[in-house]
Order: sequence, then C-alpha cells, then structure tokens
Amino acid sequence: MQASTRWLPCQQENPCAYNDCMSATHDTISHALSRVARLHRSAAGQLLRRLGLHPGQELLMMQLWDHGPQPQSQLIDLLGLDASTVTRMVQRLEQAGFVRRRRSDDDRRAVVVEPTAAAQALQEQVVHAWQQLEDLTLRGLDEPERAAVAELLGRIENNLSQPG
Amino acid sequence: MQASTRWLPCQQENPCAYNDCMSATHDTISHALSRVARLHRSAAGQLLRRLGLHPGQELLMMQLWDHGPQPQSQLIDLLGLDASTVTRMVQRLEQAGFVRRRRSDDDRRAVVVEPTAAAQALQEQVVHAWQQLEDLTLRGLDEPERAAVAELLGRIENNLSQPG
DNA sequence: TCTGATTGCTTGTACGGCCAATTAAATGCC
DNA sequence: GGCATTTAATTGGCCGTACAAGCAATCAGA
Repeated sequence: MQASTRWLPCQQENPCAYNDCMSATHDTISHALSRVARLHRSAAGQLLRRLGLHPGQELLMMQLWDHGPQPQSQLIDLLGLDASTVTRMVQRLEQAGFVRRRRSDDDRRAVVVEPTAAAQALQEQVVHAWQQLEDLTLRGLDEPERAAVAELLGRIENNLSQPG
Repeated sequence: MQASTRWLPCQQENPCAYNDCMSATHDTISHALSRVARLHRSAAGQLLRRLGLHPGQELLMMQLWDHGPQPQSQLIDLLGLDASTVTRMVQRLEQAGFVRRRRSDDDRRAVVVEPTAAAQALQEQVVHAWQQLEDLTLRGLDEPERAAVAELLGRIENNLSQPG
C-alpha cells in the first residue's frame, strides 16, 4: 500500500466542485465495516485456498461438522443464506467431494446433506486455518477488548437481524 | 426467524459423532464478523435497490463524489479492490449512466472516470440511504460505544491490512 | 376428499469479487 | 536509440450471493 498522490484534483473549471477537504460522504462505521469485512474475507480466502475451499464454504462445512447430516432447509436457516445460494454451494461441494446429497425419506422434497470422509480429513485443517484467521484479526487486542468486540458485534448483528 | 428444531441429530449408528454440545468450530469473532458483514451488506442492498445501485457500487460513487474525476488506478487504490473488479464495475456504472470514461491525455493507458449529471442527482439520495444504514446498524449504541466500535474496527482493519 | 396455500428446492440471470493471462503504453537502463 | 521492466486496463473463468420464477411434494381447510 503506497501513497497515491499522483493525481491531484481541482484542475477544472470549477475548482471546488468536489469535496476534498470535507467529504460529504464522511467516514462512517458502515464504511469501516465494509472494508474490514472485505479484508477479513480476503484473508480467509488465502488461508482456505490451499485446502481447496472458497470463502463461505467453510461456514457451511462447519455446520455439517457441528450438527451432522441435515436437510438443506436447516442449513439455509442456520447460515442465513438464500436457498438458491445454498443449493449451488452444496452442488459445488459435492462436486469437490466434500458432501453427499440424498433425498429424505420423511419428506421427498427435502435433500439431506452429509459430510464425506474427505470432509472429515479436512475438518482439522479448517479449524486450524480459522484459528489463524482469528489470531490475525485480533492481534494486539487484549481479552477485555476482544470481549468488547464480541459484545458490540453481537448487538449490531441483533440490530441488523430485525427489520428496519 | 422461527426455531428450527424439526431435525434432531444423533439418530445414527454412532450417536456422538457430531459435536452438538461442544462445537469444535466454536463461535468466534470471525464468525460474528462474517454474519454481521452479510447482514450489513444485505441491508445496504435493500436501501440502494430503489436507487438503481448494487451494494459496492455506492462506495465507488462516493469516491468520485469526494475526489472528482480520477483514473481507475486511483479508484483501485482507494477502494482496495482488484483491478478487474473495478473495470467491470465501472463498465456497468457507465451502462447505467452514472459515470463516463475517457482515456487520459497524460497517460494513454489510463482511463479517467467521472460522475455524470445523473450521478450528481443520485448523491443526495445515497448519502441519505447511507445515513439510514448507519442508524439501523448502530441503533441502541450510545456515543462512547460507537466510538469504541470505530476504534476497535480500526485496529482490526489495521491488523488485516498488513501481511500475516 | 379435493383444492388452495405453503414448503423445499432448482434454475436463470445478474452483480461483486478474486486470480491468471494478455495487451498496450510508459519508464528506466544501457 | 533500443530493449527489459513496470504499470494500466481488459478479458476469461470461477465462486458467493441475491432475486425472480417455477416445479413438485406436503399440508390444511372446506
């Protein structure tokens, strides 16, 4: 990340048409959150890359590791994702050999997703990568500060979970 | 969000193969961050929808509103995105009528991106939507707590910005 | 029992985002 | 000047993600 001052604005007819000093879209927590989210996802991507997973897939796998085989509808609930998203994620994870799909006998509409042996072998590595990510993310924050982050994120999550 | 207990695990040969009580992939701040990020982006999407913008595009437009016409390379730096991402975002924003592109005279490789009149008309609405998003996100947090969020997110951003 | 509503899932389409490979222009070094 | 290196941008390919539309199985009420 080097400084980028090779472009100096205000060389046009109306010099003050743009807010160089006082940004109309001043920095907000929403801005910071967007940046942090992308950086965090990117870091996760680098760690998961070698394991053959794309960021986002590890969250689905973790649900399977934690709660065992379950219908897609439950994955959708737990992950909070769109149904179509989960459908295609599961299709790709099946293609990659990490999950298996079968139609449920109880409800012939439902599809039960279960981890494969290959996924079991993967679990340990993913947990490790996730730990590395956590360490990298929270480097330099002591325990009370980490607790504060967790608490504040929890409240923000709550805010965003319930409608406007 | 209704409870989802219609699926009870542990009805298989090996009852304790899955960690229902003590999750191996226990809840982390990285997890919370992922969830909050998706919720936040989703909320932004709903607010930007009526304005004809997709989440992510508003950040690019804000750069243009704040700093005026500038080469794509600078947008890439400021937004921290991949060059290919910005290329296609700008193409779509041009298609939508919000930006114009011209080759720079100084450097015939460079493409200068500038907001259109339609974009100027949009700015006010986007700023308002962004304010709504900020309010929704931080609802119930008092000023010291908001400051704490900003400070902690800043440190996390710093952590994630520098290599491993 | 039949029928309308609901539920589970899929496919089409589109965007944000990344990596890899490529082209063209500018720069730097000899 | 000439050539290797760097830089700006683009395109192809892939995945995550969402919305809209649609199909099939299930459920509930008349």
